[in-house]
Amino acid sequence: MVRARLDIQPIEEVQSLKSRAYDALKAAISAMNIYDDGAKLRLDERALSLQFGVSRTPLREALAQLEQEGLVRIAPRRGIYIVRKTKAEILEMITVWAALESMAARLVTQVASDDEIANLHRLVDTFDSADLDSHMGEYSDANIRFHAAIIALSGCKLIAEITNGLFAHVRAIRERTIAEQDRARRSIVDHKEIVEAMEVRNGERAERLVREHTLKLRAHVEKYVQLD
Amino acid sequence: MVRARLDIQPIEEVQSLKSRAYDALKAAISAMNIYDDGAKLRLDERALSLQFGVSRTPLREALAQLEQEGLVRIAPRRGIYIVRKTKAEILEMITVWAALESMAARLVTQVASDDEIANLHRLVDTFDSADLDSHMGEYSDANIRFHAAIIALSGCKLIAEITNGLFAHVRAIRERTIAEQDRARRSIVDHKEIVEAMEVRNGERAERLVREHTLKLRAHVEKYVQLD
DNA sequence: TTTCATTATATGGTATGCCAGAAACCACCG
DNA sequence: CGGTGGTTTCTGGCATACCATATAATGAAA
Repeated sequence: MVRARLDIQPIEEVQSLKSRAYDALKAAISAMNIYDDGAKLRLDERALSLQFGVSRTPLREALAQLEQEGLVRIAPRRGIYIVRKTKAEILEMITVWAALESMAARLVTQVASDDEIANLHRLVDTFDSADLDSHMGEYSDANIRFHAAIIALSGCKLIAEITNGLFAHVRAIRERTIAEQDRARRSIVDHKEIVEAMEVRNGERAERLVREHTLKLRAHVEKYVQLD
Repeated sequence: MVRARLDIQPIEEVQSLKSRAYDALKAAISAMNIYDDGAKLRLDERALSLQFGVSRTPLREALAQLEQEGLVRIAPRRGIYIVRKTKAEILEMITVWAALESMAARLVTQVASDDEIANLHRLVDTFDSADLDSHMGEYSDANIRFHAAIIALSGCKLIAEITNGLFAHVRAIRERTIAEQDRARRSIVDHKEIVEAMEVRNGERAERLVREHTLKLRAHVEKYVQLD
């Protein structure tokens, strides 16, 4: 028998050109290596407008949002430039990250279920005894996932939102620094301790460990990464 | 003798209409009590355009930025509305505030001079033995200045920027809660301890005290403030 | 050849008009 | 009297044209 019911589909919600342009631009900027010497940092409204096939108006609104987010700088009648963060600014971002993720860790011990923390444990164990040498790329991903998971489990959407905004900037740096094996190995030890503190619901300790872990990254970047 | 030196004035930097509209709107929204029942939450592009005497274009760009900042919500073809934060969102903001200001407190113990910390001490002493009953308004201001000073002394501009963004939302709540005398009195005790920890450069303790101080506010709001 | 004033061009800022969708309104029909 | 379909109005989205200024190009004078 044929079903006479209408199979209602949600109407395809077409986003505004503004938000689509915003997403596209942000993705494009995040994808390129901003700190490469040959990077083209200049954007042109009219050229972009042609490439996207939209007028300048929605494009400008997208660019204005990116400017507020700190990804581009708009110089009146001079041009629009992708922002290269200074080393000092990167360090500040890592500091803020440390503050927020450590708070997230504390929240995890208060609101996450045992199962969720167990999942976190699995993320760490994946690379416990694996040979890092040949899987560095994967570890870099797993590392990012681990930190993202803590923030997600905290349940605090605002922390997620802010760190997500910082991520676009810090990403390039993280990739540079994680590749050093010794840091990766010590990083795994830290992660293990963090999860263990969470498992026994020791909020103070989890918070402190996450903070110290990220401040280590900060110190490392301060010492060894050259940007300006 | 007449000084022959040119008295160079900074060129009158006329901001773009967009940024002026942004400032004006933000100030207007912050000034009004969003959570009052009779509050008019609807904005109209064309009406605002007439009031400001500018066209809709720069106004729309300003509104788009305010939307990203979370102060307004733009519903396509339905209207622009000032956002009323839910209680859960306010609590998240206070949580983030606790994370950031506590980190700022730690930084203060590392980078601030003795003189600067002494100034902080003066901010607290102003209301040490004063009768709070008759100066509650002043105390509320001093309270805000104290927290702002910690963030400023940390030297971390990013923390200042983010907390400043949150301030517009939290302001209304703070004013509601600080007026209760018992909280104010205990608040002063907390502030005293915080400054003392800074004076002996005990970063861990200063950080913890600031965090606990702000989390007290969070717990208070969670228990006693009704929004939705 | 160099320098400096002038002009042309490029580029973001702004104003304006039209479009499409949503809500409000209204007339018509049962 | 109530509901239904059409029409009007309101409102934000978008495209386009023009403006003002910064920069580049040009050329004339030294």
